Amino acid sequence: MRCEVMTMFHIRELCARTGVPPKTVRYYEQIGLLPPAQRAPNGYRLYSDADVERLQFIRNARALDFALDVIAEILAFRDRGAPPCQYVMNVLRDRIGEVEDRIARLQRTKDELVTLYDAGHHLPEDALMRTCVCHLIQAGNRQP
Amino acid sequence: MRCEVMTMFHIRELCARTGVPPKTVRYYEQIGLLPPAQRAPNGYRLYSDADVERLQFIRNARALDFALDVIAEILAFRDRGAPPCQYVMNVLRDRIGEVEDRIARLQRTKDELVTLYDAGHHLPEDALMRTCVCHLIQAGNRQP
DNA sequence: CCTAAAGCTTCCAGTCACTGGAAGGTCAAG
DNA sequence: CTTGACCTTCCAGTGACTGGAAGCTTTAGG
Repeated sequence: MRCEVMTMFHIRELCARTGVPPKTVRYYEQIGLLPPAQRAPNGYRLYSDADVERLQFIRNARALDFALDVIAEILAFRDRGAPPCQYVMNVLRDRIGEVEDRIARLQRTKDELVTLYDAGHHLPEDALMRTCVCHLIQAGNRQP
Repeated sequence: MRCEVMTMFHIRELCARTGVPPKTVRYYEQIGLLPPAQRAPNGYRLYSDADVERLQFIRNARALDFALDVIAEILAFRDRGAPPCQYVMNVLRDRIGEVEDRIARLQRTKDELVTLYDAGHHLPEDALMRTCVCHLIQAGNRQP
């Protein structure tokens, strides 16, 4: 049962087109990231291509690890018809810095994990009880 | 109150020695990661060097991004007097893999962010409204 | 002695971005 | 007519804390 003029579809179809789970779509509506959906007489949510576009934008921004409130800000610009570009560029700059930091920290963490793992392999079996890897963690893995 | 002349101290001191905030210490006790602390007659928590050691272990493991339930497992081994080494080694191996994955994903994310940022800088100012960075996000930046 | 402050206690609620599940309505197929 | 897959709402939980209120205790100063 589809309207011929304006092609509307159910949440299932929206999700199929965007790869976002239904639960998440309803959640986005609940927090105001998506506007309240139109409803069919039976209460089912109805969506259009515009909704697909908006949700795709959200999904792509999330894939770039943008926080939902940041995405909401950007969408608010768009909804006002204003160019959010300067804002978005600032967000991009900040995010790049943050992601670089996280990569650097994860890299240090990985190095420490590998160090511990190798140390564990060099421990004699009969010393495992005393010279346990745990004690290496215990001793502290100095962070520069 | 005469007792063993064991040097006990308040939560403040424990936190000063480990760098863990008081809130977090109480939280760890609440979820059973730390045993219920001894109490002074006035109800204040009392700690000993053993607690400092345990909390330091937790802090170091957290610095390696171990989940609290994993840390709890390791501590349970220790509390039983069993060598948790094999278990810990397995955890280490798994964690190394996970961290590598996260680094790789973050690296891809960063590359995409930088691509978008550069694209934004190459846009002519008067085209910002139409050819907005947002449209680049909109168009989809995924190509795995 | 009184007061102010800092520090301790408990408990409740909020964070972030969902996710799971229960209870119940709707719809197409067999 | 029943089955099963959808849809709806609402409530609760995740991880690892963190903030804040309300109410003790202790300590320093006037």
